[in-house]
Amino acid sequence: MGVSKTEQFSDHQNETAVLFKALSHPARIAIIEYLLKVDSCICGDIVDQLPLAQPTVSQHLKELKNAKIISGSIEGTAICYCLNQETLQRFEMYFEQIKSKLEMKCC
Amino acid sequence: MGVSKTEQFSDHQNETAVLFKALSHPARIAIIEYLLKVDSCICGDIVDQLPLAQPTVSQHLKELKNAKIISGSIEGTAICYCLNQETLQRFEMYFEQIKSKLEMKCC
DNA sequence: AATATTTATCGTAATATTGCAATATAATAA
DNA sequence: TTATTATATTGCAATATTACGATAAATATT
Repeated sequence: MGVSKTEQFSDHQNETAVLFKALSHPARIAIIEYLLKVDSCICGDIVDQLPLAQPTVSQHLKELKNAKIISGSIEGTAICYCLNQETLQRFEMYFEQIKSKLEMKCC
Repeated sequence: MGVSKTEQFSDHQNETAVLFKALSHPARIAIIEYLLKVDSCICGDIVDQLPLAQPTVSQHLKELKNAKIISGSIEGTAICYCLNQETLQRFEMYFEQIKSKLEMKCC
């Protein structure tokens, strides 16, 4: 974040920004959409689905895990990744709240 | 975005990531929440509301404008900023869609 | 135990973001 | 015209992100 001034903002504002940052890369959007597309959680083949090297994908998965957008559980040799419904619902609620506030405005 | 590989992802994935990136900084969240808090659009006093210098705020406003999250119209010496309802609705729809897809899943 | 398979971590180069001082631009007021 | 006021742009230093080769760690298979 450069010479960041996060301490000048509220916890809520920082947490919100961190959540959105987790979604601010096309590879992470692609991971989410792949998890949505397949019928269940995915064990193993995420790396094959992305045009990036394995360490890079691992890094993106870590960021999504840190943001609690996905969760991974060990499944034998592989790791099984799932979308975290609760976190995704928080996003939806955030925009619902914005919408209801916006409806009372001039423009 | 580092040595980015955006061209490897779909237009949709890149556009989605760009939209979220616009929300990935606490200052920009603060700007949005300030515009929500006040009853109407805001002419002028955004800089005073943030713990950042005027050029920095101007830069953040520019990013929000580029993402079409806010729009600014000239109002005498000042510029009047408004939230863009349409773009915010796109965010909400994105998560609604995710939610409906998630409801059919195992975890 | 040795090997294979899968995912994570480290180190580092390339690039992007952040923040601000200095300055420019634009509109109004005197 | 000359201030004055408000916002934008430029240039640059500090820091963050991205990507990946090399390597480690963990587990399963032989």
